[in-house]
Amino acid sequence: MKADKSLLSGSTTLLVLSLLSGGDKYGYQMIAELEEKSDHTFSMKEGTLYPILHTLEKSGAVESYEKEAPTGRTRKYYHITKKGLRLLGEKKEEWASFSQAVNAVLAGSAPAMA
Amino acid sequence: MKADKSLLSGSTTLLVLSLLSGGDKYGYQMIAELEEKSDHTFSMKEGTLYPILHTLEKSGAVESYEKEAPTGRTRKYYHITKKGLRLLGEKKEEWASFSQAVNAVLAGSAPAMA
DNA sequence: TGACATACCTCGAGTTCCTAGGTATAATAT
DNA sequence: ATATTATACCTAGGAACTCGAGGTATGTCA
Repeated sequence: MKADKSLLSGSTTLLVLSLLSGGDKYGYQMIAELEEKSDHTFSMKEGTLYPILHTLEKSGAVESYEKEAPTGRTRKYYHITKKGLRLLGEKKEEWASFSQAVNAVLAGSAPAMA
Repeated sequence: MKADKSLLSGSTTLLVLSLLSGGDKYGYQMIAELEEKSDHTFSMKEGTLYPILHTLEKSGAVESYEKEAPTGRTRKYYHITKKGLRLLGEKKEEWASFSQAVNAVLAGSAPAMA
């Protein structure tokens, strides 16, 4: 992560679920899309993503299936479930109130720098 | 932390420095102000705050001094240094790009819920 | 045939936060 | 007077999370 990696903490699940709400995707693809959509601010590592996907699957938030790519390779696609969509909704609200709270604290501090 | 505690990661230093940029403060006071300014979204724990203050002091971002309160108790006040202000500036930029990136990913996903 | 990109996975180390405990003093209640 | 609560500081150990580094396997391209 370029922007202090520790900021990422806690938002990874939100980001993954958000990506999957836009359609089924496989792991490697999610990493690339995150990097692209965030304009290279995020670069989630495989060692981070795969365990998250496995946890989400165990909890029923996503489901996986294998599918052969045009190239002939087998990819593991993930699909977000209704439960996952509910979870996404909650995480979005958490993020909204969290970022709002941070901005509120920042607003009360020294004048914003250029 | 009410909003998924793990979201806090990485933003604690930013929040503390931001508070101190508004004037010298002591630990207990910072916890109360954070809770108030964030409208009870944050409730930073002592076990989190004090080690952070010690680390910031070791790195020269803040300085501390003891001062007797009107009540007669001794309080340990922290003052942000020039180095600390620089650090605050960096952290603010990190936060700005991070939150922007998250919102960019969210924007590309399912329609925002109410 | 060898090198590289794709695609998946796991383990262990490092970081960060919190719980739970401790110490001490001032204010308040009994 | 004494007990309880609030203030105010601190630390150690555990839990959670991310990442680096490594492993496996297949497809592409020189």
